[in-house]
Amino acid sequence: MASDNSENATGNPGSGERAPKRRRSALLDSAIVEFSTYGIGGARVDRIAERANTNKAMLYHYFGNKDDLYLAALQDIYAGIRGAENELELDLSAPEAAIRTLVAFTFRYYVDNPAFVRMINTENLHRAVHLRAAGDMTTLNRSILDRIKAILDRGVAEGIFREGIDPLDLYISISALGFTYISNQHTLAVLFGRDLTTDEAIEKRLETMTDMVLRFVRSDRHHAASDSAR
Amino acid sequence: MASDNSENATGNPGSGERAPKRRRSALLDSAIVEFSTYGIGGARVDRIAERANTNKAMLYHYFGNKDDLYLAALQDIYAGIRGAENELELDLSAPEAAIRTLVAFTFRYYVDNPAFVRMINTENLHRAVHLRAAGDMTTLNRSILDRIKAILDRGVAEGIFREGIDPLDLYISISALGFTYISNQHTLAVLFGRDLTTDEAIEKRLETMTDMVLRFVRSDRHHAASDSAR
Amino acid sequence: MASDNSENATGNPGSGERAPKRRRSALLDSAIVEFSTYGIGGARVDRIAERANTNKAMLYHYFGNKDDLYLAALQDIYAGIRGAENELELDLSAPEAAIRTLVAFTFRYYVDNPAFVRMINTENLHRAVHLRAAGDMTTLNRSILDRIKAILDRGVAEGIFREGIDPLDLYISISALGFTYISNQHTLAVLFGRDLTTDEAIEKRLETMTDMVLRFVRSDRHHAASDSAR
Amino acid sequence: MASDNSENATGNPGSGERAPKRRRSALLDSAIVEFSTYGIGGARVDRIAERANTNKAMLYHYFGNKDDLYLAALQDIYAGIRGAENELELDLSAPEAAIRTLVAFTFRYYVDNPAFVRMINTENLHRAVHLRAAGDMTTLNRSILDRIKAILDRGVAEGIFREGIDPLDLYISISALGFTYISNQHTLAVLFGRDLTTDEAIEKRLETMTDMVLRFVRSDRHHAASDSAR
DNA sequence: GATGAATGAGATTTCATTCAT
DNA sequence: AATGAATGAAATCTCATTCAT
Repeated sequence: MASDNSENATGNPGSGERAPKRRRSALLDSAIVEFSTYGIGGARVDRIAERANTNKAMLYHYFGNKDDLYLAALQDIYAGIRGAENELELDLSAPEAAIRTLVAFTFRYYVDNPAFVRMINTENLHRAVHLRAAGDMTTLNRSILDRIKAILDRGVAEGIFREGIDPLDLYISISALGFTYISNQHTLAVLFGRDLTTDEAIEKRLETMTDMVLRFVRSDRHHAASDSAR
Repeated sequence: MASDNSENATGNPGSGERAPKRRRSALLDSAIVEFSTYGIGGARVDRIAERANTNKAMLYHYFGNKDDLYLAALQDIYAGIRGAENELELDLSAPEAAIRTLVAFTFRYYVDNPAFVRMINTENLHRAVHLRAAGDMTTLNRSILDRIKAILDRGVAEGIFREGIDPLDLYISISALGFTYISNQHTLAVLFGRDLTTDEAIEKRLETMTDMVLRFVRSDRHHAASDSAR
Repeated sequence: MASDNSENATGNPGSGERAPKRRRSALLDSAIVEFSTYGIGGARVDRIAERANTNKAMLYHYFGNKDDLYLAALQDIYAGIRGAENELELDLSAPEAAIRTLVAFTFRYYVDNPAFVRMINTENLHRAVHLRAAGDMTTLNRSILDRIKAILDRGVAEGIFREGIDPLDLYISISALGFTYISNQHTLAVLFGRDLTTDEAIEKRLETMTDMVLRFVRSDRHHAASDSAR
Repeated sequence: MASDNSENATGNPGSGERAPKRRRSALLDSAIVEFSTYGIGGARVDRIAERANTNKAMLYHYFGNKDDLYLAALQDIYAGIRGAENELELDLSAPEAAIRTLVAFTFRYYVDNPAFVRMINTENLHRAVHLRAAGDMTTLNRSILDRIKAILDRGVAEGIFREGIDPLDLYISISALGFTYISNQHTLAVLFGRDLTTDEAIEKRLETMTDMVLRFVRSDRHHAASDSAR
């Protein structure tokens, strides 16, 4: 990541700075804010430069053009979650706890990184043409599937999980339960008149998600185990 | 809906037609395709007019400006799912079957109406400002929550469903499991190298979703019931 | 041609005109002036629009982009000389007179149409990439070679011209003797301190050219014929 | 000349060199290639520096600005032909042979130095403003006219050349017959579908030029002399 | 109603030149 | 001397909207 994905992170001490890496990184941060706020078509190169306390020519100097800058921003976003996932510790000796940890991590990442959610949506609106063109992405995401598989296998071996669950399918379910909640929060709020982003609502949602995923993976014999104990 | 949400629907016989409703409707269809493909900032008024076999002056005549046209397209999209939901029959006397029907309907609607999914995402990228400004949306969506509540109540009364499940929370879960699957299909395909939209993959996904939702709502005593029987 | 190649021709009655062909034609005339004055890289789209009493957007509306406008200007320039050549009458029954007419026509065309000369030079600086890309040019220029061949054949039949002269080679010589004189007039004037474009100098040059070409084509027996009788 | 006009000459051993004259000369060579390829408006300062394996600051250090660099390049180009002409030996005791030598030298210089031809054209497109501003050019080119005059005078004295031929007019003719052939080779090739730059075509053209010039200068009595004997 | 031209504001991109190190 | 970053002015091009017919 440039340095940090949060919506308005720049962290540079002043506007007269000179360190080239700083400049590039400030532009990238600014681009993430801009693209995730307005989409590709709606993003303004002027605003990106201004927010990074530099000028358009610098932006073109470092990134070539608007589209390439968008791609760089997208890759930075993905580098962010990849890095966070890699730091995530999942204790295989306790499969249920590992699932809980994974669900919580995933949801909280979406909650804490709305720019991530918006960039993914933006890229999907564009049918992932940029991501596809960037190549080399498939390998990066093997690791999370491998780890889910390991958890499932261990759970099955211990007799507490069902057999036959596809790791990717499960990953999509875990992701989906939190992603749409964050991604669609605005239309849902209008349509149903409820704010979904209060701390209380977020915690409630995490409970539901965890409950749902665990009930899904558990073997029928072990179904009675309590879920609300957290 | 204008007439139909499918990606390239127009269905008008020729360019020399006279029915004004046809023109309006063709413009609306075209706008839905355009906005759902490029977002608001990326949408082009020229393309919308051209795809509707008319000219920009007509578009401005009927809809005032680009933003109002977007709003009309968004409302049309919501009218579409509202109409479909109203026609959906849920048999209260069989709560599990009703849940199955609801899950299947919801998912298939997303599968069959990608423009719907894209418009929702676009509107959320804009923080639902247009939808909020349009007002009067809350009432429209009470009905689906009421019906879910009725199903849950009946299931609890019959002893087959758990108590304490929030209808909106459940609705969001049902929606989410399918919405993200469709919405994020392009990035997921690139990241994991698997096409999620084959008929087989879609049916598999529906099974997972149904299984997950039913396991979530069932009371623990009734948990052993088979889910794969469809 | 748009209407006329002369350096500042527009000929439109006022700036508030509406006829679309006029606009296009005014833009083309303006483009010819601009490109022949500044070259492709030095030409300014703003100036072209302003000189045509319109705005840049119209220019892009009609011609797509700067390069395509340049190509249109180039084709217009070639259409101009092609049209003039087609109207040129060469009396085959008097081969020497026909050569005289051809030489005079060619030189006077360069003298009267400096924009033509400059455009040809500009296109050659670009290695004729635009002309080559435009295609279909070869056929257009067969006619002048055919006519030169007819003149030469007749002169040979009459015993007054030599055999074995290549029509294209002769055409290039006729063209060259006048083209460089006009094309390089500015550097020649600086280097040798003589203005080559006075009426007197032009007439003198035409005499030299005619003399040189006729002495080249005449059979040796008929060499004594006077050339200065005009 | 800086060192050599050939299109891609640099000849410096590496980027870490120290000789300042080398740097200046490499920049000048690069500038000639650039200006003769793209014209003044189309030339890019970045490309000039890059091709000279240095950076823009050096360019500005040595030459001040783009326009001054262009002037330096132009002067270098003229210095090149001036030097070559000075080394050219014309045997006055054989006027016909001297003319042959002059014609051949002139043509071959154009053939071997396309950058020269292109720079002359570029400067003429700019109406020779730079050359005029550079001053002091007239004197430099007296010598070639003086030598032509000497040849003509000797030929007249020997009775083999006509009287009354203007040396500058003759020089322009000699130059023109070869200059346009090289200068306009690209458009001519497109328009007439023939490659004019094969070795064979070049030799043929030189024959034509020599023939034409000699027939022009010869007195009528001596006209029967063979020209093709080379 | 219907059409294509017209427009001005603003978008992206380029480039000669200068600066800090 | 040498380098890469930095900049502002200006270039090309786009687009929502309006106008004339």
